[in-house]
Amino acid sequence: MQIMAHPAHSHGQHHSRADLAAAAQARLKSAGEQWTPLRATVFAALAGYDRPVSAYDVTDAVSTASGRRIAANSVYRILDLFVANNVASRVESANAFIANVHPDCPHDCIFLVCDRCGGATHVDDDRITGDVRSAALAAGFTPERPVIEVRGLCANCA
Amino acid sequence: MQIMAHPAHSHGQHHSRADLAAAAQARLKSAGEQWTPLRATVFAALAGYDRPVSAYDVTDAVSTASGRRIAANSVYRILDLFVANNVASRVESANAFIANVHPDCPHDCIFLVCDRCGGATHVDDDRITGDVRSAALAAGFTPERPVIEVRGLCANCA
DNA sequence: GCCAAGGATGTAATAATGTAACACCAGAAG
DNA sequence: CTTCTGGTGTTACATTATTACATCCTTGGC
Repeated sequence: MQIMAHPAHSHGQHHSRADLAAAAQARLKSAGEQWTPLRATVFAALAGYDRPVSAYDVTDAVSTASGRRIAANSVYRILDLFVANNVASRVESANAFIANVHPDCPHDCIFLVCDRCGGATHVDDDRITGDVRSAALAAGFTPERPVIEVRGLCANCA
Repeated sequence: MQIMAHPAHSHGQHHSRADLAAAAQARLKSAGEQWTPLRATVFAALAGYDRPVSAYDVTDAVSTASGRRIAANSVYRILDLFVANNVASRVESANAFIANVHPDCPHDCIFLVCDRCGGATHVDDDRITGDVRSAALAAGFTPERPVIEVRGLCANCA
């Protein structure tokens, strides 16, 4: 059974950290959402990590960055907004969040989450994710948000 | 793009509730694990639901069934054991557990979880789950436990 | 029988994650 | 100026999960 990477689409370039924020901002704005200072700070904090982080980690980072205590629930509100607008993803198996590398081009992600180091890499394969959605539809289910993650060991930790 | 159900394997019959416990017991025993009264009670409680339930719901059910207070952590220990031995699954996107309908035949599950009623149906499609594992391998990742779930609306709630 | 060893469970405390209710404030709309 | 709305602050709380250690019970060896 040969399985090869299926790029299946060529999405916009991955963004450098700097203009990733700009892309996120554009995405939110075009969805009619505001890009407030707090949201910018939360996004910057999230994008500062290259692995999924808990909402509380983000909360601490944001609190430090802004020099005052930000409440967890404010951060949750914003993270949820980010997830709803494809600017971040929630990694369900880790109860954690990670910035989306290409907010421009909406599609389902596959996350490979290392049980040892906690890192996650994300794989795009629209054929697989499409098949998952199709399987749901075939079962009479209306898919909204596929959650496709693999727990295991990354190349470094294996 | 035609997508059809891919039974891809014919696993043993689904068990009636009664002998599902027997199958679970056999599975654990063959893995060198004990089938204790508490484990039996936890399994019965879990199998008494047709949807994913939280560890605390199970804890309450087990406490009621056994007439004494069982601590959450005892239940977590057992649920984790069940998951590790394919006797139950953890539904990550719901922080919940559900009994495995066919403990005999180990394979990855796809869960369709309704955002409205909280119910979950499980789909077996070894081609899709195999593709997910293969995609991980292709990325240099060693897959241990795929998490494939779809949030959305079930046929009744759509 | 007695004793050690290991596995299972009990107990208590606490950590980590997530949500609800309501107050307040600032900017846009009228 | 008033009103309305969305965003944030504040507090409290609910839910989910783990850690550390004690106890108990079985099993196997002596």
